[in-house]
Amino acid sequence: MSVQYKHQEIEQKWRRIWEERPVNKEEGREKYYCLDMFPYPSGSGLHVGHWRGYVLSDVWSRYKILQGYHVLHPMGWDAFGLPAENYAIKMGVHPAKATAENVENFKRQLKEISAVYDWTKEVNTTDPGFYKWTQWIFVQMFKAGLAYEKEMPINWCPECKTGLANEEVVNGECDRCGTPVTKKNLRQWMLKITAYAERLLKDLEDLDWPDKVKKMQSDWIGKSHGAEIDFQVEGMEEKLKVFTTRPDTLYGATFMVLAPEHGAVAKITQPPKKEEVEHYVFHASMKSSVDRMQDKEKTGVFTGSYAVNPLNGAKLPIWISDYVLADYGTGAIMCVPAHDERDFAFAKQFDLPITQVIRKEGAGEEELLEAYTEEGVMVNSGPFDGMRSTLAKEAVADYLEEQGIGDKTTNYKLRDWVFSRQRYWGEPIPIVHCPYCGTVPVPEEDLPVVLPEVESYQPTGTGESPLAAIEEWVNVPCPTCGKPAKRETNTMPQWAGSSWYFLRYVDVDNSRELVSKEQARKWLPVDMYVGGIEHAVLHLLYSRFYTKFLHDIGVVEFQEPFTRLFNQGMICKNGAKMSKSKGNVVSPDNLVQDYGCDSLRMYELFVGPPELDSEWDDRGIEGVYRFLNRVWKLVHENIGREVPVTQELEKLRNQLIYEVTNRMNNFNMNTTVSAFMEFNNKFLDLSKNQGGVDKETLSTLVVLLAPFAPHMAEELWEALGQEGSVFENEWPVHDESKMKETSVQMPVQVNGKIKATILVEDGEDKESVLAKARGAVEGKLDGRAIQKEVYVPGRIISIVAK
RNA sequence: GCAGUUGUGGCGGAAUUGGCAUACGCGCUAGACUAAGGAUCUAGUCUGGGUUAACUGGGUGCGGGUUCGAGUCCCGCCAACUGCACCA
Repeated sequence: MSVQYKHQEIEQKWRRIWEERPVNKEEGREKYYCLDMFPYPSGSGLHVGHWRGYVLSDVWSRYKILQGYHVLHPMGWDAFGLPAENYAIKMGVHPAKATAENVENFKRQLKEISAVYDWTKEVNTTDPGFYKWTQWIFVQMFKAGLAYEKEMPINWCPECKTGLANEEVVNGECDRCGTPVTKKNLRQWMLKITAYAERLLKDLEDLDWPDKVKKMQSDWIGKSHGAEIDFQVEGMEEKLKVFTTRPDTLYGATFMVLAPEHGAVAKITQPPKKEEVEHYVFHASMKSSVDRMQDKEKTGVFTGSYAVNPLNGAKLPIWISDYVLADYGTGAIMCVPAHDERDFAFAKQFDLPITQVIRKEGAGEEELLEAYTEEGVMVNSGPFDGMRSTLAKEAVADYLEEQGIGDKTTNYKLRDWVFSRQRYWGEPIPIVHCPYCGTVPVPEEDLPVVLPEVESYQPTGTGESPLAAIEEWVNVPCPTCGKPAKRETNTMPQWAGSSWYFLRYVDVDNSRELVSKEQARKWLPVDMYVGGIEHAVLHLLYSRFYTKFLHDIGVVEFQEPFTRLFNQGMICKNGAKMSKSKGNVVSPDNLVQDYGCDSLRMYELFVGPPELDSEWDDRGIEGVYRFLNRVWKLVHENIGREVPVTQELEKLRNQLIYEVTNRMNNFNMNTTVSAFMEFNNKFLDLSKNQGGVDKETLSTLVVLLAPFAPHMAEELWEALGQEGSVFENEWPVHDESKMKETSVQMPVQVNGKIKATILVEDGEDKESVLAKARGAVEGKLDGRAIQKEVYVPGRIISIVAK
């Protein structure tokens, strides 16, 4: 009993042994693919916040191994991206070199976690052998018509000097650096993710993902039903098409508004209004999206033209305003101020008429002080008067279709993906521009297009990437006709590699295919994906899009990449997310040294519910460290002791199995740790005050503990005289019949207050229990008569007395 | 503004989904062991009254309700966090 728990020695010992004899064995078992969101290997290294997700997924992986699965638990590097490039600009070090150093450092730190990562399957997005396939996918998309070039005003970050996808703009600011985003007219490569909008939306239903993430994605895709309606411009050939979700309000339209960028603006503007309109359009184009959002007051200008309401012939003045978005719907709207808040504000601002066409049932006519957006009864709507507005929505749309003035349609908020970046450290887009053949994809056998050496990594800011300056790289013969042509010099966004990396893990060395059918069938899709919520729309939406595309061209056989998703909460310190910039990071290094990897692993789980943010407190780790010491003590003081297996021990052992398994299956890792502590306290009590704890119970405890504290579990397994690795066991199964308590203390309530506790034997009948209960509270009834008795077996007896 | 999440001791957090509120741990208090303790062990620790007791009241952000019984369900608020933000 004098053997000390020396965590450093033990952990080194088992790490060495595992390297020679991995605990994860195939043996024809069923597969389980448990994946971490792979990190960007930054220079600053890991803190205890990073540990959390990695510990969660590792505990889960080891749990699955013990449950009999062959587990794939890989790790890799999302290594393209701005920090390495910015570092290169500052220090003149090639990003590849800095990245390699960071990867090495990260890997060393990651090994401290002692996860069951299979390092033979490591991937790195910046490795040409990897990005060959990132480029290959792009070529396939180009061939399928899903990658296309377009000159358009896109989100531009003046700080990063690059274009951004819609998803990368948060509150009008660059997701990466926080600089307000401006618009810039640029030739862009776009990916037609909108072609997958409906499938991306619909397939969310069957995913075992947090509702929050599903909702964020479906809101981002933003499907809405409505109708497109044609409005004739008075005195012109021109017709204006609008999209509305509220065809039921058509009779209430009193004006129209076009986005400043709408194609028909110049044509329909009347000569006297020309200067004013041009002025407005010019200023609207200068506004950044932040300014545009901050404008509370509506602005706008009248074009001088009128449109005709197709249902009642009313003359509707046509205005221009930047509250109408050019790239949603048709860029033009019919305005019903009575029933739309924004139109109402605009009508008040410019003193335009307001016609109510829906009224609350039973209400009379009265002036509207704000837009009435609820449902109600139709008025002032010709043949539709008296109809419920909810029905009129459909009825009016049907009528428009019959008359040939409109069509029922669907719109999505999702926009195509701006895929070009004007930076150096990314995958070159594998395209050649030929003056004769046009846009030609690089032939597959010539992939990868390797990122060339460059003198300056500095972004040019002109919309050209630094690659454009390398003449000998840019100038190539056209792959089709052989005449002089030029390479595309834009690179891909960081999301390109991460959109499909999880497929590559299963077949990392394959030089002929992205992934072989055989390996894909064996391992994919991912069964459990663990990572932060920050990728709810970006990475997770892009990955789903890529997977669906790869499914469509026959590379994989499934449509969704991640069957189950778990978002771990953040680790906070002093109320803020742990980050280097806030200066509140806690390094795992000292903690591992002082308390050991096992203690830190368990504390990462114990700190709080895994899906919620938790506040870090260094002192808390003492608790799990003491616990592990007590487990150590418990096992050692019972080794060699002849302990008879009592009913009590059997009961506790089975209860422990049940509690741990149940909590694990619900992903309640924090309370699983509590359960271990509780039972260990009970075992210690038995060990000290009664005969001890038997070997089977101790062995069971050790097996259950193995996913959490693997080093200690192995060491104790060995100390107990057991054969092989603790991970060669099967996860224990509880025996319900042995878990039962022979008797339980049950509370007795009188009028809702606990007045006594009685001891009830297992299987005791209701009458006997109630008689006991009556006896126990007899003196506390104060002469009141019992009106009602409620008996909930195993829980409570409730007596009502008056 | 809209949507979602959260609100329980000094602190992190439990509560089998309607059944003994505060498990487990941190911290704190007292004691034991000790030359010493930032180690370990023992006892205590929501709060008011009560003799340090028995006992007895209150108590899960606030106000109502349903129920024998509510941290949990319903209605109405408040606060914090997250996401979206003129998507017609």
